[in-house]
Amino acid sequence: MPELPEVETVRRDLATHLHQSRFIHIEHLDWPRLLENTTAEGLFTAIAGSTIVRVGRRAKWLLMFLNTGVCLAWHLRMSGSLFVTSDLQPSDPHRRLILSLNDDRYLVFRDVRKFGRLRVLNEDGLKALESAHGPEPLSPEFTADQLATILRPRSTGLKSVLLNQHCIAGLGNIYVDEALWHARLHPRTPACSLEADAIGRLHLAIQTVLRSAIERQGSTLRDYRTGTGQQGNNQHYFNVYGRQNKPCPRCQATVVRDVVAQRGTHLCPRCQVAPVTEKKRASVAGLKKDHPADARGGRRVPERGG
DNA sequence: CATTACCTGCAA
DNA sequence: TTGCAGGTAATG
Repeated sequence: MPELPEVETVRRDLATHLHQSRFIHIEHLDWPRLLENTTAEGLFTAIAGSTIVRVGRRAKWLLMFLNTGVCLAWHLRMSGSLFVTSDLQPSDPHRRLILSLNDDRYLVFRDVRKFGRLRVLNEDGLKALESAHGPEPLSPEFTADQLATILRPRSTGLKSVLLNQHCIAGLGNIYVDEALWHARLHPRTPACSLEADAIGRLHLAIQTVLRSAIERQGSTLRDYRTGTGQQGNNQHYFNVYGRQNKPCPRCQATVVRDVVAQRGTHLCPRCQVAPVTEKKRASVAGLKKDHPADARGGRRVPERGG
């Protein structure tokens, strides 16, 4: 599920609905491994009687700042969802943790695949979490120049750089594919090879894709829910993600699915021109010396002004 | 860099 | 039955 837009949507909902709420106790806990750096007892000690004074986000971490100075840091990984409700459904085998609140409501953590985690952090833990991530792509500090600085020293493909939380915070498989499509860049393009114009397009694409996804409350493929238990809407607006064998909305060429950086990757082979590797270049030069056109017949124009 | 592990459920 | 899924950490 959750990439930056989904976690940000949950953050906004919980900021509204949990402001100054007080935890009472642990109503339900199965799958104790969800607690990454504490025990059930430690969690109870941290929350009992504590008030949520602020709900924040860093990268894909949702942060609940308590009046005691402790911070609950949630990571939803692939299938987690975190929401507030006043009526608990009697049976849901995927609820991993339920915390009761002072006003007969509950904070529910649901997670089919059990990858999600909860950490109880002090000041030092928060600092460590902060410094473990690259810049927030929607912050004012994230400029095209900063993106250039991130890309310049890296020879690996764009997709792996954009997925790396140490480089840029919050992007995941969906929004990387969508941003690269917007910027007309192939996911295997070496990061250090981008011209200023392409970096500008990528910077704009990242921000545009994330902002519009947040406006639409995130993308629900299966498990993701907002902080009030609703589905997101952004899944209806994908240009390439999950759209293999369908036409590219920009040029009508058929969208393909490939594996890049060990992840399913969706792209338009006409808009997003593949980088020509040395191997391919040699093979093309040797076998097709007198044929000026690319073997794939695609446009070789790497950039187009505007 | 690639592979494997962590988990469950669903579709091919 | 197999492969694949929004993420990440730990291994060669």
